[in-house]
Amino acid sequence: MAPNDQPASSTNGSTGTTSISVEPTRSALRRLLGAAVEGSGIRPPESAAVAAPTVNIEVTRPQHAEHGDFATNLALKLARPLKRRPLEIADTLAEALRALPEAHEMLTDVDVAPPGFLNVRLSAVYLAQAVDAVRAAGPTFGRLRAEQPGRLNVEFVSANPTGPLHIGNARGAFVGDLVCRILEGAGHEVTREYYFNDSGTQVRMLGESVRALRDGDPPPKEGYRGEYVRQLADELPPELGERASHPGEDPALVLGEWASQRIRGGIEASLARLGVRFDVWRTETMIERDGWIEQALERLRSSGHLYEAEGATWFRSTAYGDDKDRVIRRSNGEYTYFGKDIGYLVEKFSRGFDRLIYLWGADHHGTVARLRNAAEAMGFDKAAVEVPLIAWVRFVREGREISMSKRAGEFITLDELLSEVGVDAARWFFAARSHNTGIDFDIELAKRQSNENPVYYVQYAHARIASILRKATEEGLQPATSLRGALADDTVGQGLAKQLLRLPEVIEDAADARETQGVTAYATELATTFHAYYRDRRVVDQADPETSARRLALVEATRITLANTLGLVGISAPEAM
RNA sequence: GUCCCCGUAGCUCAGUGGACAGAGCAGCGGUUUUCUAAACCGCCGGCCGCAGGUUCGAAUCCUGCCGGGGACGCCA
Repeated sequence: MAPNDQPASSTNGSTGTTSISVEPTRSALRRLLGAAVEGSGIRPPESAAVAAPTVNIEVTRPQHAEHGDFATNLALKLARPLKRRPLEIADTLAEALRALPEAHEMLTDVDVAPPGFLNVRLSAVYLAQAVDAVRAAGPTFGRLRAEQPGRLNVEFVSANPTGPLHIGNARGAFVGDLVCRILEGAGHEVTREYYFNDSGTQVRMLGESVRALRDGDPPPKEGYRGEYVRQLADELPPELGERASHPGEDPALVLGEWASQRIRGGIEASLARLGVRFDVWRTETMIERDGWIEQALERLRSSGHLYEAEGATWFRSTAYGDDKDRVIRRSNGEYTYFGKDIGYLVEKFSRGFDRLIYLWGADHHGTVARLRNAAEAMGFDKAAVEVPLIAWVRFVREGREISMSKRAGEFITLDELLSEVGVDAARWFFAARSHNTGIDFDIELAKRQSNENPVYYVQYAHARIASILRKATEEGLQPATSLRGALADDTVGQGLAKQLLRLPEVIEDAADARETQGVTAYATELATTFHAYYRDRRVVDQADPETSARRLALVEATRITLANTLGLVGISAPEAM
């Protein structure tokens, strides 16, 4: 699964794991439409507005079956620049499209519909070939070769090591993992990164809290409480306690560093339990120790965005529309959080990423513009710094909001949530919702509804297919090696085949939007389509082994597609339920 | 006060420039001697917060208002 470090060779020699044998249908149509525009001669030679029609061609799946399998609004878009009636353009395009041999094979219908849509329908021959290709691709079906593959750095969770992960961190962890999976599926090379804020007042406060508990002192006013602090105090090795009380040592810091190391181990274990993996762990201390903040300061200084005042070092953020300038190094010599952020940003870019994605909580939105502006001031491409914000989750139990405070020790840990709700259901819950809208998570409701949860609906479809395939083997039936023309008279089978072919499109759209809910919506629709197929077509049928073999092939392709879709959101695809 | 996000079916949420607005759950009614009924079929349910505007076309873009949440430190 490791991303391929080799640059793609110019020939078709893909190296092993990632290969696609078929061009995604929508991409093929875009290409054909581009050719049709060329072939029709409707494009005015001097018009810059439509100079690159291949870029602007939108191909969509219409909502209504009578509008075909795919539609394009190309004629409507061209009407204005060409100063011609949309229907006229659509007619010309349709004719040019029909004239292309490849389109002739792929499409049965090319229709024009008012006010100027072009609707096309896929041929049974094309669909049968495509299903064969799905089976040939197996686990790699759906994976794309990105148009512009990037080396992407995705930083997420990054919760402070001052307490275990709690349910407030759940959304960021899942969404981050999901976005990474989808970006990988779209052909990008993704580095998953966690940033530990392991220095400063919070860690010291943690150490002080542990020390107080150990010594039976009252905990500091702003200190951390909770069971885990008690546990840390109990587990404190005596020799460490001695070292902490040595003259010249800062006991709060010594104990705090030890405690945060312990907590960090727990965080990593929790994440592993979620199925969330990280490639790189960075800490604030590393960024500061290795001089990255100085490099950031130097970059700002040389571009004239830095100045000293009142004993502090400032970033002239007002040059970018901020309402006031921001401190990078405080008058006491310590760096601000912002200072560390920009040092870290320089460090990340130094590793050769061409895009940095930060998944931050919505409460950080005030600092987004500042970070991106600083990137620009330091000579980086501001557009390469993306910060999708993860909105709040209100956790509710039987209608009452659960209030949480790490310091007060009142929270539900992530591990507790998972033992109540289950990792697949929790993943689905977050995957199915837009990350930038606030949501309610009613734990009781989630438990109670778990049997009706759509995730089980989709998993059930997969298990059902697995059962069918087992049954077929028992009865000595094998999937056909190729579907060939087998779908010609089978509209139900065609419908299922069309559904399978959506996966690459779904991945492409999800990756572009850095969103995941399209994937779960697709998974549900695919499962629904399969269940309908199951109702209408008998698959295992010894009376007609030939038909049975073809249907088994289609169903096997469906199983592959379902499994790949679930894998994209990190959810298991069970063989039996 | 300034800025950001959100407002879609009873509930939880998709859809963010296309052709009659969707799903799950909840509610009502039906389907099994046949490959998994964790399934399938039907019904009920919406001035897409409100008002203007842009567009051939707006839930989607712009402006204003109303309602909810959040952010505005030499905190992290």
